[in-house]
Amino acid sequence: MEELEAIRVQKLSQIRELGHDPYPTFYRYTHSIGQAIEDFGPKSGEELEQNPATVRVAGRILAHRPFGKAGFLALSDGEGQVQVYAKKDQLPERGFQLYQLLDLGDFIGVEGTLFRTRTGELTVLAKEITFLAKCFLPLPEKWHGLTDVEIRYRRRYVDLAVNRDVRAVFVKRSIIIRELRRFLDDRGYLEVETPILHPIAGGALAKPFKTHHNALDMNFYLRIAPELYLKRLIVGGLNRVYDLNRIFRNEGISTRHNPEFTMLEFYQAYSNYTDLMDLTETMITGIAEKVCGSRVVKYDEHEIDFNKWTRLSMKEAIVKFCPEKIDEEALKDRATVERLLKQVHAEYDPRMPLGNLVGILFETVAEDHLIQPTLIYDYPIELSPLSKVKSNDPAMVERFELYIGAMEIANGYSELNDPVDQRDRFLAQLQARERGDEEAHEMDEDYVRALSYAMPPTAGEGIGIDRLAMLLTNSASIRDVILFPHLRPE
RNA sequence: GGGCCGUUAGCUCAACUGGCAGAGCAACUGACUCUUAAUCAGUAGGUUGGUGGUUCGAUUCCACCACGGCUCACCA
Repeated sequence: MEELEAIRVQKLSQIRELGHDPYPTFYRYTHSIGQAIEDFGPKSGEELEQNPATVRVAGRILAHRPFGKAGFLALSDGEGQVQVYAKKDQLPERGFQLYQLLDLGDFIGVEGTLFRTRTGELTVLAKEITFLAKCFLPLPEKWHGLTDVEIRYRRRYVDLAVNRDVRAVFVKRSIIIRELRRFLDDRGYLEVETPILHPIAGGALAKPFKTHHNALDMNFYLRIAPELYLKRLIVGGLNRVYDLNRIFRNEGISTRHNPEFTMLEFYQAYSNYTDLMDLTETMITGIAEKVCGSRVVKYDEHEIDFNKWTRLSMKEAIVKFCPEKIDEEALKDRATVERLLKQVHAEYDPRMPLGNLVGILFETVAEDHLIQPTLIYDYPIELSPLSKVKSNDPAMVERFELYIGAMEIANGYSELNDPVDQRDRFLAQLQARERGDEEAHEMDEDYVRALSYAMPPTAGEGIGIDRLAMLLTNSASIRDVILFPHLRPE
């Protein structure tokens, strides 16, 4: 509100009149608040009294308990929080006058000695206060804090400043990304950067964002996947590559979807999808352990146990979770599959090929049950235009997806490297496009040409970082693991 | 995009079947030199998301709009 703001503007000019720089350029602290607590937290009150320690710390004032000619401040630098005791007879006159003009949210630097209060709390007895920045807008209330999700997303800076657990989520997210990089780097992978502006939106089945480059006068798509570029690098002899960056898909927003999201894609030559399933188990279990300190992780009402991995073929999963007793052979019969779809009230387009229908049946009957880490493998060829066909079943491809907490976390396969087959698959996708499937793949002639120079047998995988972060931070919505989720203008 | 729910002071929330819009915290004034949701006394703060309608009277009922949440569709 303007009135509250005006009072604080007025206080800043009073601070200036006292001779304090209202916007100094630096503050040399001796300890981060976390460091001060680490160094002096173990010391008793007597020890601190015998060997007085002087520190300079800086941060934002989050609480204030005044007592006339003295008062306590809670000072936070985001990482840590410490109490400051401002006492009139310990401060220069100008310093105490400054203290009296401080508000919640202001940044200050404090030089002082550490002691323990009567209740034992480690506290900085202020000998000098340096003004660093004024907070003109009132912070949320100390007890209930900021809970309105709309304001939390729109003003993430406030959310982060007052909600410690929000900060913890994003610290964890950062650790996930760092550890994934470390995992791949340790195994000889090369991190590469591939284009985000794509002339053809390829590598996945999704609707792209469109944009335009003026100088070239051509349309581009924001990438829906880096896949086809990464495999071109495999053709070129970069045998292990990964790209960990943003992906854009012009689709609905939900608790599990954001129009831009982060994906790790990695490719490994001379390997197949079984190798990657093994790698995925090791990788994800290791990350969970590093980030959460345990292989058992709470998610919603579940305990996800990374000691217990399951592998099921897609057909096995359907048979296991389908309400009607069926066998895998039945899934080769279109009439049976359609009957089962109707039975579970699934919506489908009767013009779709059998493979798509099996995919829908899987999603309808099985997905919700895949809480514990589960690798679903062997997918219908129609759903997978870039995967290698299974040698003993031409209707299926060597592909797997990782499900945890009923969420699709990863997707990998043995890469199709037969250029003739790849061209035919693209042509089949073009037909699907003509039937009105906007997400069907476009023809990519250069990619077919790259394969025509020969690509070694290769396996590749994509991991949705945001969903992995949701899982490991026990977040119900993807917006809680994205710092600035997209919202309509206020 | 469809369905359901929500929007009241800076923040967190009240206000019965329509009858003068309230509390706590934050703010301001005063008291208080070991508090930690500090305490005590006092003050101020609102076009109840917006626009219309019904009514003597609307935060409350109705319509439309805006923004958000959940959910379905689609995907990772």
